[in-house]
Amino acid sequence: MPARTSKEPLSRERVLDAALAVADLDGLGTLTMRRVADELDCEAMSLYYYVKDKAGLLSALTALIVDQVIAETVADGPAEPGSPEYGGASDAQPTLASAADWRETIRNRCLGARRVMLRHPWAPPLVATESDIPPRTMIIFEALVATMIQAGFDFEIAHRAIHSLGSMIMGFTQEIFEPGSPDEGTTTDEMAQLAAAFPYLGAMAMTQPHDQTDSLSVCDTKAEFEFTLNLILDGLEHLRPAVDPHD
Amino acid sequence: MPARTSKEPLSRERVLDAALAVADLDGLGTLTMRRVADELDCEAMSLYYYVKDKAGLLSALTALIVDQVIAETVADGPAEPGSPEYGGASDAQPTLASAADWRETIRNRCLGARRVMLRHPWAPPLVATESDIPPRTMIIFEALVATMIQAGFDFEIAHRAIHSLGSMIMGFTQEIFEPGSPDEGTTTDEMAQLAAAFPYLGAMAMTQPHDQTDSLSVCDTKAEFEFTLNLILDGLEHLRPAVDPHD
DNA sequence: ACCTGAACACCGTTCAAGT
DNA sequence: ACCTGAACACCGTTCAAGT
Repeated sequence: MPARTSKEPLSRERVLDAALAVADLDGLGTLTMRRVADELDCEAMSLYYYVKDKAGLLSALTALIVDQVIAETVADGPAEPGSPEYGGASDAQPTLASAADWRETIRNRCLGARRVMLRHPWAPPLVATESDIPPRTMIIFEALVATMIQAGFDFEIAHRAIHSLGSMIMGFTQEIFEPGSPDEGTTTDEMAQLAAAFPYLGAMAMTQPHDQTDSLSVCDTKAEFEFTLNLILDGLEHLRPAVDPHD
Repeated sequence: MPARTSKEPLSRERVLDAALAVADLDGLGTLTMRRVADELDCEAMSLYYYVKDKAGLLSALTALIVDQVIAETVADGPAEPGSPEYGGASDAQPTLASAADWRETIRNRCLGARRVMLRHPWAPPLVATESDIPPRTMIIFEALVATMIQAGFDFEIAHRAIHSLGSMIMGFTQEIFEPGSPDEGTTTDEMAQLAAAFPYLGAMAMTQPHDQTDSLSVCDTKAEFEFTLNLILDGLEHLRPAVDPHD
């Protein structure tokens, strides 16, 4: 007879879902074993039946993020021959993006990865410090390299593209450039001092349209992400050897 | 009469130096108030005389990192008119990099910032999650915007360049792409399975020269950083309007 | 002014014990 | 098999008290 009658039984999945919910709600800082247990209406020690320890929990969370990235990027990508959506309506060759399509394909995958990071802002710092990267991560890299090789790139550039795009996606987490929002009474005198000390930043703030008038947050994060992404993709395209058109 | 006779007296600077030493030695994970106190041969509560709380300590560490970046990037840059090194030996116009120099100037600054991050690998995740960015950070951005405007860029592109370069520097922390180093007995059979599942990654691993034969760490991090940096700088240069040569 | 002892709430984790 | 109580070492932090 199982313990915990009249309560929904625990499971590894329920534990991980609860941990993810806590992180999404209040960040990694409040993610404690006891807090997760509270969420599940059980004791903290019960979690150790489903995860090795807290590091194991965080590893599992990392794996969840990787799975979400896969779902947002390569899951809806080229279908396997034999699968239902193979030879679907929209495209003639779903398994092989034409060389010209590589840019759009990879661009969409990067935007997909970014969507995941925006849903889980705690993820980039976690994944970055996580030592135990799940093997499934390879699926993402494989798709990226495949697309690039098929588009005519060599392996060296494909390898470097992984690092370029990966570090950009991971780096676009926190908004830099928001040093101490001057909400608590910034006098116009202080503003003038700042403008004198940083004339170029001051001029930039004047030039850019800002949503909140007093803040320096002139940042449209999505536009800035796409700007950098395009910069990298343009640079890669420039390094791409010409490919036989009959390919 | 001061307490702590016969012991070197504490100070905010000593506390911060000790905290930095602990982080450099064993990472942020082991940075506890008690550990820092041990390093200083005092009690944990003594630290609260010099820092508000642990968050305050971490804020101060962030400020130290920012100062190091400033020292490695803009401190040795254009001298102020009137300062001793103004009109020094090497360059005719130290305060105004010529338009053609913008690339090398910014490139060197990015490499300087990266040197700081390599010395303190715990810094990027800390700075990224730090909510209390020190005002001196503006000095770095001001220098970047100044250089770009003087080179003929407009403010919008200068603004986006901050985000492009900043996120790249922050993102190039952790080496992605090292999923579970197969040190503990990877059979050739498993290797073959991996190669079958990830043919492109397998082919890439064959192509690239690897230092350790069994690992996938074909990564020359510095080369990859410079590759991405050049990609971004090339892209920016491409967006730069022509500038009067007499400028 | 500068430092500490005692105390509290909280954390991760083990382990024997319950059902 | 699944869950928990008791216990331990550790953490951040306060506060009254020492010099």
